[in-house]
Amino acid sequence: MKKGRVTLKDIATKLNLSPSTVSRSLNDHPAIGEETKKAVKELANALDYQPNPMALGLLQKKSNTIGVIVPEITSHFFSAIITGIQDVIGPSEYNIMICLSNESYEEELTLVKKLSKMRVDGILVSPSSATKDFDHFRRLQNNDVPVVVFDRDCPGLEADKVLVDDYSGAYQAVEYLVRSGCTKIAHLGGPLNLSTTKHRLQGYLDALEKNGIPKREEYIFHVKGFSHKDGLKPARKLLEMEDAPDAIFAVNDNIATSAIHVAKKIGLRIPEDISIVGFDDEPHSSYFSPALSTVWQPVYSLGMLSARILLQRIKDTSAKNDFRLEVFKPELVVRASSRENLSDISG
Amino acid sequence: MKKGRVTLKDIATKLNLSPSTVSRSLNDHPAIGEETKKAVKELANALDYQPNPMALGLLQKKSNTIGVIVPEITSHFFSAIITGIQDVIGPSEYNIMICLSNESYEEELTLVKKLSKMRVDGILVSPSSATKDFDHFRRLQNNDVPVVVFDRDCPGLEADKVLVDDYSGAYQAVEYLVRSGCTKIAHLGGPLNLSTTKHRLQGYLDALEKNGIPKREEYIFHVKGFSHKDGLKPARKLLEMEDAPDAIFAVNDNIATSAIHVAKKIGLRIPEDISIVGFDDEPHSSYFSPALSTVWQPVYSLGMLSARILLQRIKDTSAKNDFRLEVFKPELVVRASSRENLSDISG
DNA sequence: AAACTGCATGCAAACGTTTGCATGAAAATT
DNA sequence: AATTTTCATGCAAACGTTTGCATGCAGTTT
Repeated sequence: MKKGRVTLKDIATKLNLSPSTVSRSLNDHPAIGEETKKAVKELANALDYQPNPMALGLLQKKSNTIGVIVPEITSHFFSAIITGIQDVIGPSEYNIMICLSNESYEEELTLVKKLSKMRVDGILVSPSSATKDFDHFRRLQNNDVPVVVFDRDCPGLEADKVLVDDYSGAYQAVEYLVRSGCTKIAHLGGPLNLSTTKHRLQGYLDALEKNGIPKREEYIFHVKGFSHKDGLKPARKLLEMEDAPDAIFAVNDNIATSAIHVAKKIGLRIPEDISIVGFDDEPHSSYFSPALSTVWQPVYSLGMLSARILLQRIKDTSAKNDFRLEVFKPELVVRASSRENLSDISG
Repeated sequence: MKKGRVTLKDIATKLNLSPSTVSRSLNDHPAIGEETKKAVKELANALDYQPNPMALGLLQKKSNTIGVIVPEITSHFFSAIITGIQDVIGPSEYNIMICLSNESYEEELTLVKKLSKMRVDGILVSPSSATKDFDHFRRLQNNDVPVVVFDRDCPGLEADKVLVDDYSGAYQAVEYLVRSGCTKIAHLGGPLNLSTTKHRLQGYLDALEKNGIPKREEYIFHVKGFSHKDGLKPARKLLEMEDAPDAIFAVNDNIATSAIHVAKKIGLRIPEDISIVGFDDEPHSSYFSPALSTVWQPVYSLGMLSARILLQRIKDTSAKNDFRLEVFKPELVVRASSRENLSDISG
């Protein structure tokens, strides 16, 4: 009795109709009589009929699924973006398939293959920190699968992009540090080939230069990951230098947290001896002591907009060439981990 | 030319074979000649043939997809579980569809319908805090979709379950507080109808009773959510009482963090004036000051095991009735937010 | 009465696979 | 030489939909 789900044919048989009539009834086709429609709809409801998406997908050559590739989801940053994506896609007709590349190019490649095989109708992607080549995304595009890149740029790839102005965020942070009287400002940067960390580094460098502070190579570190432990050793090296910095701009809140941790351990007062600024504004950052000064990014909106753009791109398969580029502005949030006594440098 | 993907038929035509022969060749059917096999496989490789999963799914009445329903993913807890799930399912033949219920029963219901419609082959679920009735999961089971419940129990539902011994974790934490000399131990608990928070509450109560400390109703709060801000007001109420507690056991690290925040603001010293213990051991918890004492849970393993059990259940459709119940032991991690001078209470 | 217009419905093909059964040819047995 | 066996391959149905076209039947027009 309960073998398999109820199909169009089942309904057809019970009503002495053909499957096509049942199909048309459910789709409100004008050529079907009102009574028939009503009868069909009622029975379909009673039997809890649910169209088989695979049959549909086979016929229409689409899966009604969109793929999302992110490096990881344990950080608040990506999980909040995904929440934004979900909130847009969820109510639509599409399903989401979330995939983690674990910051590995090979895994990313595998995932793209898997999603392509699945015939996803579109892809949202933030590339891994190991990805330097974007041909796998181009192959998707050649198969008419639209690609939207978010947060981490893929330079040279022609696609819709939703990014954050990391340069501006870093510039704001460092300029603030300068105005608060810091002169020896270090940078705990991230992996080298990510657009985001590159731009943060550049924002740091330009803010220094603009304010007449010479760049010091020994003040710049390229941390290899984004988690707390990745920041500990570099922070220690930095703070135990002879001529230690009086401020640190970190590539994210985790690394900034490591720096705070090390600074405290060494016996430095924050922010009197050293100012520390992070990036991301994770929810717990304001609960640290001292509360972390950081750069806020509109993560949820970023996820939502990316999803909306993809949805629109899927609907409107024309307009092949004019890709959208959306750049969100981040914002400095000053808390207790950085000095407050601003000098006027407008002159 | 590039219309649609390459199909079995395409390969068949090019090789002057029938689709069935091509299919059998690719599946290493013994009845196919070696040369034919080789020729087919080579061409399939050259054309980058990828079988259409929808055609397959239609035929075999399965989607090769498993659904995951979680209340949210912005906390480290669930995102780490999902990472564990991914690491098990990823290499398998199955795809994962992650869905967020946002702690809402209605959304959970919608998601179950959606996944059922998709013909997922199995479901991993941690119910929302608003869910009291589990018939929607039973309906899945009746459609031969195996369900594995993780972390948050569904009392009365017969299914495989992978849980954490929250009772033990809470008991450990509170007993530790007692042994360290605290006598006025409060509890910032969570929403009332979750198995996890209920068990943590019970562990708290039993640890008190066992140690001869009378329960004080005014020391017990039921916080409505799990985020920082949900804990602020209750923490303030607690700490500004006339007879304020000398220890707080919080339902999770976020709430514990709020308590620390409030305590500091009021001017209390931690742990001299008040000990605070959390639950979850989030990655940043050891970087707070004072570093948070908390109860660690094997989240990643929990995700992995849940996924493994589901996979096995899908493979082995027999053995309907003997469901597995796996309970992980959590572990108290003592850091700086709780007193250390343990007295011997063994006598 | 014959032809025509609507209208409601059914037929059959298609989407890309898999698989039981039939077919055909060559090789091995009688 | 006739039969059986073996081996390699093809045919066709099935999975659950949608959709262009054909069909049939009523009512309306000539």
